[in-house]
Amino acid sequence: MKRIQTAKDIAARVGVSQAAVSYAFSSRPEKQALISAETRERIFKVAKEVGYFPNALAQGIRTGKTGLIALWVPNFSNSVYLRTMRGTQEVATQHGMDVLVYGGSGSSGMENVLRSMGQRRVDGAIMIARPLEANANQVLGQLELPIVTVGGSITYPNVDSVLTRNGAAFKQMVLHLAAQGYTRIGHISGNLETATAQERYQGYRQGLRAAKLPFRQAWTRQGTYKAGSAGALALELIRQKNPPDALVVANDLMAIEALLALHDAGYSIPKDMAITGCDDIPEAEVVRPRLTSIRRPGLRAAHSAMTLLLERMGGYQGQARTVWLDAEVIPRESSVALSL
Amino acid sequence: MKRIQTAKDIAARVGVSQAAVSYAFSSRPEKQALISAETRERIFKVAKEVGYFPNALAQGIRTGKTGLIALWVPNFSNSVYLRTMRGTQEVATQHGMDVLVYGGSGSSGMENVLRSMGQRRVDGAIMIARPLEANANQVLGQLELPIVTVGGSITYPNVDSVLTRNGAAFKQMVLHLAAQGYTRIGHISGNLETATAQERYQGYRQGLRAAKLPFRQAWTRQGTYKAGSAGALALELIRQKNPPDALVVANDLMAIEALLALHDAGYSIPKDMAITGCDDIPEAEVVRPRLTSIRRPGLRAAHSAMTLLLERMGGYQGQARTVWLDAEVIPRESSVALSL
DNA sequence: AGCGTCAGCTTAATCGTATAAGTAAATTCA
DNA sequence: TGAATTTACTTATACGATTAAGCTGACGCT
Repeated sequence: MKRIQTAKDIAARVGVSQAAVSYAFSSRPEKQALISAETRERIFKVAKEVGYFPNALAQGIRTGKTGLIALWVPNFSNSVYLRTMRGTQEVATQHGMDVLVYGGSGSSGMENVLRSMGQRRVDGAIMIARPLEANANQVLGQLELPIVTVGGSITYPNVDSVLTRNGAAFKQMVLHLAAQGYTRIGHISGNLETATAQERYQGYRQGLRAAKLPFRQAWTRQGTYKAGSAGALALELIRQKNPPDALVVANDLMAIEALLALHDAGYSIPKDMAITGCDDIPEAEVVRPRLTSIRRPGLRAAHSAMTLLLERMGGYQGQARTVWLDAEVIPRESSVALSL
Repeated sequence: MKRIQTAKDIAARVGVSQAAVSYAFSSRPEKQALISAETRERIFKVAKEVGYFPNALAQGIRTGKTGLIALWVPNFSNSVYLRTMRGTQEVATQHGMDVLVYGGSGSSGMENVLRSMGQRRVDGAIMIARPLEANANQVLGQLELPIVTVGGSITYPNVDSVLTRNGAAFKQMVLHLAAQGYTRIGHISGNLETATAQERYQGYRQGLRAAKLPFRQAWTRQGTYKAGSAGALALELIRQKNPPDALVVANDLMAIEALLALHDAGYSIPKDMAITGCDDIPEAEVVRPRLTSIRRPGLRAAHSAMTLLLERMGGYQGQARTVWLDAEVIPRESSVALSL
């Protein structure tokens, strides 16, 4: 059983001191310069032969930096988070850092996650935004860890955030529908106790005002963001005496349910009712008619988040900052112009 | 700026030695017993106040175990891998380990990934199977790291694998179609130079033999697994003089393309042609008609992989083992019985 | 020749923990 | 009662790196 090699082993083989090996592998030019080019060559040659690279744990313990980024994802099953995960991973790799993924929630779970981030001495954390439990917040304080939240609408003191102008996007969506000739535009919201659902709802209302279209309570329903009920709500809406002719739904999951429920009930989309969603999940391209949606800038968000994080890790101590990104309406068949 | 607390700080506050703190936090009962219950109480009390937990880096460097599992995913955009990621994360968490995700490929990329896994002294690695480059294989040897590959059909010496009986599932799929009354069953394969595409193709052939149905070269086409061409291939197949009445496609991505292309060209599914896929991606439930597919046991695969890995990490030194899991046909509307 | 400078090393301290070995007091036992 | 054992610690070393400080020989300069 071949033991894992250390700097001391390499040093012995090359005939130099352990410190020389360390200097040779140093990433800082001023330290590297302390070793002659040819000695470094010899060190690298032997290192390559035996597959040596400096132990990151030992490095971390000395330097206080681990090169680790924690990424917390509320829910692995949801492909919405995939883009952010990918972006984080990419940018982290570009900066020579590695990503530790945490998932799952629950109060005790969250506390364990934060403890683990602390014990592992991660250099920073990116959290896909979610309301945190009170005790979690306290643990966060003790960690004094650079943190950036992404994609939510919740802010914390001293925690940078990358947010999406979802409200503005929903306003744009209503204007898009208005431009296509729809005039009686309804809404299925998420749970209105959450900030994101409120934001989208307000954007919808603003859109109506901007387009000078009427708002009717009867054209709106409150959903849950999750799968299960949106189909029934859509049928309720279309079966009333004076139904809406378009439906802005708070996310794609619900929008697709609504679309399929209407389709399966024999209605024609968008002729009987246009439908739009939000998140631009892969399924949106596959349903017929294709679902008009809102694309949130997952990759760009991850990039911004990493930039903020790297600045904090670089010693920036200022107040919490917020970066706003625009979301984009992706028009598809479920909202094409009415051929009057 | 509150400095991060160490065992020494806690010890000083409590009035004991640093070793006492270490023993108090030890996970091994025989070490814990070295400290009286009341002293441990006092230590924990102070630790909680200041938010102390032992530094995982220092622990790792002393014990040689990091509690880190590396997870390599070829492609973050593909939701097929999501189930395996989630499973790995869950089981790892259950065992008190954390997951380091690596992505991206390319020869130099792969070498960096393996180097990083080595430097970080991960305890084991799970790799969603992919052919590895030759040099990567060499680096793997140098690391002497417990590794398990998942979901591929490639095996390496001394590397455990969790594989799926895809061939058998494709055979079952043909039998399912036969049972529904289809008799002229065609196939769109993946790139037949890959082992998985071969396996699926062979399963399809075996299914035909088992069902005593004819095989015709003219009913088969070779695709690429990726998006882009399967739609055209499906149209080619259906437009010939004596077309197949059912089409077993090598994965859902291509199957959905085929289904949509036929649908958009005015054909009716499954009346004009039944279509089936493989992977059971979320989109399969959303297309109309819903796509019959094959569900690969992503979560169970992750569990098996972690079990194998934990055994290796526990010191098992035996030969490479292989765990075979069954995939399951999920019948949906795209292959319902012909109403003759 | 004598002295300072510098390149190119080595030596040694340090990071935060685990743990073997040592020690003093309390307890057990013959 | 005195020796042996046990309990509950402390002391000291090691893990594998970084890095400040010390050392040596070669070189340049006057």
